[in-house]
Amino acid sequence: MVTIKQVAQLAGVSFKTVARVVNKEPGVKPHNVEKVEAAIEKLGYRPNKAASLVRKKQSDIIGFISDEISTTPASVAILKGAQDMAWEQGKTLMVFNLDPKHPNKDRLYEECLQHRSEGIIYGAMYHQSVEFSKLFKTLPTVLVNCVSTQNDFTSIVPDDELAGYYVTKQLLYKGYKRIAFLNLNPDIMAAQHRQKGFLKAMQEYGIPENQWRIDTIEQVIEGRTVNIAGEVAKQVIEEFKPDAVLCGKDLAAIKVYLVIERLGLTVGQDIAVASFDNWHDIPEILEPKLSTMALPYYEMGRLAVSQVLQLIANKNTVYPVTHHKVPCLLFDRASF
Amino acid sequence: MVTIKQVAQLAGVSFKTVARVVNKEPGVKPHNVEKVEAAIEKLGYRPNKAASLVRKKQSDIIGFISDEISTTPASVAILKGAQDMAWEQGKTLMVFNLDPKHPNKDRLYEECLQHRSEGIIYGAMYHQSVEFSKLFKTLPTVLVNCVSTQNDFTSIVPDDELAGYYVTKQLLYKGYKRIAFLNLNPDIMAAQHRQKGFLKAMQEYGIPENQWRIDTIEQVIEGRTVNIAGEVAKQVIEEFKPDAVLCGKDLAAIKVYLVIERLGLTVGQDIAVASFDNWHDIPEILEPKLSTMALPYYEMGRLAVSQVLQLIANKNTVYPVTHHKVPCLLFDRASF
DNA sequence: TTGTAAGCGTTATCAT
DNA sequence: ATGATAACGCTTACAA
Repeated sequence: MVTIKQVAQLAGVSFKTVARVVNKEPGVKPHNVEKVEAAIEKLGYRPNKAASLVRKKQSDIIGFISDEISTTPASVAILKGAQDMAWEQGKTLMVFNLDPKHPNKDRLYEECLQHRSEGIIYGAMYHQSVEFSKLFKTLPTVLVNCVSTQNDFTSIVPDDELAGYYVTKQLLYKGYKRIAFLNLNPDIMAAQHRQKGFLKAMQEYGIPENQWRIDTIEQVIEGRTVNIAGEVAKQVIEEFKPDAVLCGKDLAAIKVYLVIERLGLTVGQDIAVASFDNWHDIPEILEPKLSTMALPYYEMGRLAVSQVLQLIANKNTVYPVTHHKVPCLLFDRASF
Repeated sequence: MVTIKQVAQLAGVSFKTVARVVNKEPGVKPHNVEKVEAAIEKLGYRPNKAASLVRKKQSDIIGFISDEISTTPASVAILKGAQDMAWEQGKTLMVFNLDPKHPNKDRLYEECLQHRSEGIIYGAMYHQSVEFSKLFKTLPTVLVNCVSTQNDFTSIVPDDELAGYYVTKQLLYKGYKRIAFLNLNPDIMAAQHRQKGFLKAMQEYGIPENQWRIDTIEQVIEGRTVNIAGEVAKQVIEEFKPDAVLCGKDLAAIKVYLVIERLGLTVGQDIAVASFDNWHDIPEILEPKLSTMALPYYEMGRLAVSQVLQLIANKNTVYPVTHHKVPCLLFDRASF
């Protein structure tokens, strides 16, 4: 690899002058700038970031540790958001995936430390509560899509309660009166919060208990989550005869559509359907197009980076831990 | 940050002894190993990868430049495969996303060069032909899910022709006689290759031309790809009355299912459906479960890393460029 | 078995 | 405006 000294030699100046040109420091004669730039071009010189990092203390690297996040299409957007923001701020994101077989957060954290990462973002696959070792206190650290069991890290999560509340209110506002909520696995936080929002809206509208019902579309059998949306939807629709179904995720909404079709009913006319995710092309592909609460993953990714940069900037001052709930947006299409 | 010298001082040995312990070089007295390890533990020392890189020439970093790949759920698996393989080989993947608004491959390549990346993987969103500047010749470079217009880079793509051939043969073998192929946008390579395979199978089975038909489910209007799978499927099924529909992607298969339902027919009984992708949960969620040709993204990611490592190892010897077509697997479920 | 000295490609400091 | 020299934290080579 070409070094600054070789450039200096070819340009016939000292290597410090080359450094000045490379780092755009002022005070180099235009004539020399030209010579240096020509030499750089000719030799194909690139500054060595590692060498630079050894001397100045800025690595401009942010570590991103993901609990399977990057294989979960729904939340790939977190990564993308983080990467975009990092790039805009002149930082490089170093992404590490947790091995699902041997999930060892600390090992990846060590990796980040060795690269002199300035801060860490930990992203989870779904809104949950995670336990962290004291190692995670080493660097400014922000959690996305999860909170720590001790609540002792800055965290960024979707505002699931508000989302549940909002979409339910919209349904009620539009005149639906018998709503079935086909919720996710009740063990996960998202499900709990959405349910809270759902109930709040019900209460606010004074809907009696026999006019709504909540079921779960996921069953955990031996640690594996099994989707039973189809069966549940069929049973609920036949027995309870709702005029609207609120579905825990778009993927399950596909099943609900299919079930409704099969019962000879029409989505949007006979039964309204609403959902959570706004996952990629799915809402647009369904007919009628699915109205769904978008999870703000991309924005959460961006916010994570801006938060971690803030923590880095205020490293020495003790800062109260903040928790951010990012609002979800309703994509109002044609299913209710 | 703690340095090797501080550790040495606390342990009461020379910094070289600490280096030996850190790098697991043999020939240090057990007693001293203990002392050093205690000091490392106490001070929380981590070796500085940047400093090490400055001296030895190995960065152990592989650059991964992605053309929107990491936002495309279907091919997130490429990244995951690459990352897994890289990790297994003791390498770190540095991932960069192309900005869709200002896609500048060269700038990201520069970034990789500055980090002294040892090789580059360029991943595309879908199987296509891409043009590269001479800059890409700087480092050992492997293309995934695309080929270069000049065919001058090692490339890894799915064997779309074989996939099209194989799934068609399976359909024919199972006795279907009137097959409608609802293909992707004919401009993309995947569509062209699959069509070739489709036709080959047809010919092999001696199916007359009026017993099959090919339509496209994507229209490019002003540069934007519009999905018209629903309309096309409806028309084709009503007019052509196929006994099997081969669909360009799982997402479109959802629409095909819906259309078939609506016509009062049953997937798997009245009309078989086959597809390409095996995208995440979709095939499992449909009823009957969708039989689909899985695109081998994960494997392609792994292969990309192993290929680039091979190129790096044989850097000095001139090597003929190789093109890898990775076979696709049929996930045989219940839709045909 | 352990330590010393030089060197990697930068940046920082200070002198010219 | 330019350059010499030291320093960063590590690895390499060699000496003790």
